[in-house]
Amino acid sequence: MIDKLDFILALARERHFGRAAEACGVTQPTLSAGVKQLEEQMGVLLVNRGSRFQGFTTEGQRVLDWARRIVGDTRAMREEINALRHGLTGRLRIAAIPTALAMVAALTTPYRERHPNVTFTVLSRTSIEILELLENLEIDAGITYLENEPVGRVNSVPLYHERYRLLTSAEAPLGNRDSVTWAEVAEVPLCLLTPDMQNRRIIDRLIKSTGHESRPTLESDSMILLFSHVRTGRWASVMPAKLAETLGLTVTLRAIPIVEPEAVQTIGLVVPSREPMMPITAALVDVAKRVAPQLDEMETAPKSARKRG
Amino acid sequence: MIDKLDFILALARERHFGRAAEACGVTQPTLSAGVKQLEEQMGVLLVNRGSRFQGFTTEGQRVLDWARRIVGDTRAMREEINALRHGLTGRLRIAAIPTALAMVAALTTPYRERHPNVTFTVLSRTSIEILELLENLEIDAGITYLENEPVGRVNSVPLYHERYRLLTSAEAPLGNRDSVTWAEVAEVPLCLLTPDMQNRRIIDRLIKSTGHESRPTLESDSMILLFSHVRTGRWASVMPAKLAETLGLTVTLRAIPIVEPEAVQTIGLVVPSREPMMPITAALVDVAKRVAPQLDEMETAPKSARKRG
DNA sequence: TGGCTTGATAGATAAATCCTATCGACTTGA
DNA sequence: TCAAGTCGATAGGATTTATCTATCAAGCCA
Repeated sequence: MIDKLDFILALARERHFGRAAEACGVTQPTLSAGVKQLEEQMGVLLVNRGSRFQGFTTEGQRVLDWARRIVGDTRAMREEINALRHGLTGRLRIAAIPTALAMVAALTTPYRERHPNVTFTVLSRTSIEILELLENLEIDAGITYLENEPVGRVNSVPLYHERYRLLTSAEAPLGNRDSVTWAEVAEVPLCLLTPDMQNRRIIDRLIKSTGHESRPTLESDSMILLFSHVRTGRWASVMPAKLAETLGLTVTLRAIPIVEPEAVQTIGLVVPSREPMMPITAALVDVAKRVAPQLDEMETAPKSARKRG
Repeated sequence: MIDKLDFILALARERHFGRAAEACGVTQPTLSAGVKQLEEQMGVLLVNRGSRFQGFTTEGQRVLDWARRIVGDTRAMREEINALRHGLTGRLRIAAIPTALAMVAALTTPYRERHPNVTFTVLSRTSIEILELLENLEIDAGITYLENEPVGRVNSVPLYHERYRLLTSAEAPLGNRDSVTWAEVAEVPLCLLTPDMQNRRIIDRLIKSTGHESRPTLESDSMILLFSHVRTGRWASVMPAKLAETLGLTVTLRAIPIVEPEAVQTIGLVVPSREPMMPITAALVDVAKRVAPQLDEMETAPKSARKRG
């Protein structure tokens, strides 16, 4: 029964009988039979098919919702019982937006200290994909924007605030400034993330709010690629302060605060809003709550250091 | 898998392999094998047995909690899909405390008007039993006291307020009064419910609060039996106003308000706090919210009638 | 039309479920 | 202390279920 519900979940994310079967570790006829059996038990057609997968019926959608919950709870139960015996084990699956990837280590490191038998999978995904993965139980937690985009049935823990910096060579135009405006940033040739990333959409919105238009010279879905270009001294980019610090600044490479407006986004941990949580997830929420104050302090530290010095 | 979890649920309420098996419609060896298989999957012993059932292990308790949820959700899913196709059908299982039995009709009647294909099972149970039945998914809803006794993981809808009356013959001592005190009631030979009923415990507490002691002449777990005794004119009882009205008063049989203190208990509908509810249960909550104002109005009606007259 | 993709179907085989019958440990009462 | 009864585990066998490989039919695209 629960296996069959798992079939439905796989079918929902693969939208293809063959691939869904593969994902479940069974052959396509087995999955077909499972779905059909579920349909017989329910007395309703769940999947619209006309020689290929054509989505779920109304009833199928409802069954899908229930299946997510039931399958999720079943996994959580197994997890919990296992944790009672052997402490936390297994694999914690996290997805984070690219601009937050650098601070995932701030969570995984203390987590691993407490629970050395847990292994990690960390994926780089867009904020929208993260929510989809959470829905489909393909990840245990996400790290993404807590504002600006609707979040579904998830609980969230704020982690830190993302503030924007112009990352550029000291020799380049604006390179000698203590702060620049978004209007000024708009005039510079930039390397930015692709528009499917929320970070890019936020930057575009900020630039547009000054009456300018965002026309980046180079787009990529990889922060590493953007940074390596900026490193050459010939390119500039806009990235969160925390990320710029992590990647490392040099004498010639500067991260200049961008003002007018001084935009702030809250980044946080999101987990499925299931009660109770899987122990492996609950432990991550614990860690997140513990390190969150330090994360935001790190950001203000340079200022206070300057005051003291 | 879900069948196995159902075995665990049955075992929890029957505390006996054989009876649990019977309740599940399988033989005892089948149930034993199912439990054992679950234990192998979990890698933990769930049930303590030493030639007989000796309760659950710590892990078993946790599995039990999860099983309640998972099995409940599975049923809710079936219910919901079925309701989408054929409207509400099936059997709505309700348990009520004896003093509230008379007003169950105020719920079932409008319910049946809206959903004619739903059939009912109504049980008379103590308030404690009602909560147990709810926990074990053996009933869909309960009608019981909302105060005084801890309620578990349930949602509740207040229905009406229970006020106490001395039910006695007009010729008997106190029979000619417009109101009596609990101290006076304590002196009269009473027919009361047995002490396992919360109604009785509340009455005992009220009597004790006046410094007297509760020593009923006759105890029973049946309101009908109590009432039939009072009907003879030789006995008296204490019962909720609403129940006395339903059972019917005559010229010689009076229901006299009891004061000092004028005790009020809230009676309400309790349903499992699961989100979303089973459609059959959700419909009952709807009805309850709709009729609740009328129920309490019925009670105050005599007063306002007197004022007008 | 011919090749390709996709899901359904057929038939064989492996696996599981579930039953009856029985055993052995414990409890109880004479 | 022993006989009878209770309770859950176990054994063995019949039946059902699950799953695989192979193949088919319908739709799609060129």
